[in-house]
Amino acid sequence: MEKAKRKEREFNLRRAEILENAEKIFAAKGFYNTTVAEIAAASGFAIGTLYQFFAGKEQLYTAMITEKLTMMYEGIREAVEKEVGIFRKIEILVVSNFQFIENNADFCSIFVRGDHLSLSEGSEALRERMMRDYADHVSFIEEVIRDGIRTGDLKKMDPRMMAAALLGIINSCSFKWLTGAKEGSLETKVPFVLDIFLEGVRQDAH
Amino acid sequence: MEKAKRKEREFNLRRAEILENAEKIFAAKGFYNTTVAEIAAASGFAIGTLYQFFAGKEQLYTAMITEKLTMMYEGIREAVEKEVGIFRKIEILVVSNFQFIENNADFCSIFVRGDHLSLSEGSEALRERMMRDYADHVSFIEEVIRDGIRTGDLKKMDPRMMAAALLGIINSCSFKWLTGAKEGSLETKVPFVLDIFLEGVRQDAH
DNA sequence: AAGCATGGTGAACCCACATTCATAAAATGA
DNA sequence: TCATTTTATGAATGTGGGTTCACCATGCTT
Repeated sequence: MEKAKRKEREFNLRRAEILENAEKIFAAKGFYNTTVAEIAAASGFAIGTLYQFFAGKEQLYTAMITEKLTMMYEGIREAVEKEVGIFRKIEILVVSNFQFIENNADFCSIFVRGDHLSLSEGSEALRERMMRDYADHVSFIEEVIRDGIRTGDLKKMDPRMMAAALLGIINSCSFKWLTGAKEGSLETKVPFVLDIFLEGVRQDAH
Repeated sequence: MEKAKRKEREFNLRRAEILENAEKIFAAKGFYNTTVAEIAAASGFAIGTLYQFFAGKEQLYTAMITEKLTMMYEGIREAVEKEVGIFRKIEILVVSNFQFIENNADFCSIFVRGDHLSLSEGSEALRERMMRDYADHVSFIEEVIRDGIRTGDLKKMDPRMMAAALLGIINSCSFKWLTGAKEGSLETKVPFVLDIFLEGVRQDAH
């Protein structure tokens, strides 16, 4: 009896499809200016049907965000862990981060809009979840950096600050790209990011 | 006849008072979860009275944000312009930025929430205004950095990227402080920020 | 003091949605 | 094919909260 299996597969496919369509609309108009009716129309379902997949608008939104963010963090982590050597790891961190942003510009522009954090009281579950995931990600980078310090490749500074700084540079460039013309590839910025982070901007006296 | 003058002063005082109270509530609950009635109650006016000062909830919000941001940018600019020498300028930039954040933690947490960018279609005036102001600020820093390159104190890199990187580091630290325990002064981080930005994190071979 | 004007008030209005649920359609299986 | 369960539908419902406006109150002028 394969029925249950097939049912479930179909359910998940439809769910994913809704999520995908919702993502585009949320990205374009923000959470509060997107109606459930729009999402339903975009995914070819009736309004009521959405409620078979998600308990409500906010749950749909939350699912969309957390699932995709998890994807991103996991992707970056895997890529970094594959590499050997602190400098390679840092490079791959930047590269894979930029790649995700380029490949998911719509999704990322939700964060440029920024309404992910302005949900109602009830759902600050999402805020907390995201904060935790972000903190975990910082910790991961911190650990990588700590290794670099141990091997003597990096300066002995507060590794958490260093991780924050690196992410700050990455985010700042991503923001610039997302809000700008999006022309050219973000990846061309990798050398700049690495150079600034590793060597700083001061000209050596000669 | 000083009546008109006094009236205007009073009008502006009340307006400012409303803005101040609104700021606290918006910071705590976000735009969409704050009601006009709450703001009215907090500032001791009736609901209808608010509409004599602001055309609507969104206009009130917009005024609050833009006026305070302008203050911040102007404050930083002035402080930096007073200084002489690229390294002093950069240091003061970081310091005055951190100072503003410490002194206006409530206000800044609005940006951590992030709903400033999720207003309705009509009011993407605010979004544009903020983007422009931010871009202007980046340009200002870029100019400072360009000078530093001209004098040979800084490396010959894309000054816009360098400005973005510096702001990224500053923002990242600010974010960490705002979302964290807010314990200790942000200003203690100034040396770290300067060191990372100017010298990078790589340990010199010796 | 008696009009006149300006500012203040908040209950009532109104509308935009999220959510529901009675009904219809489709799928299942005997 | 028909009975039954499962899934889809979207009009109707309910609510929250921004905005309005008819009505006071306070001050100003004559």
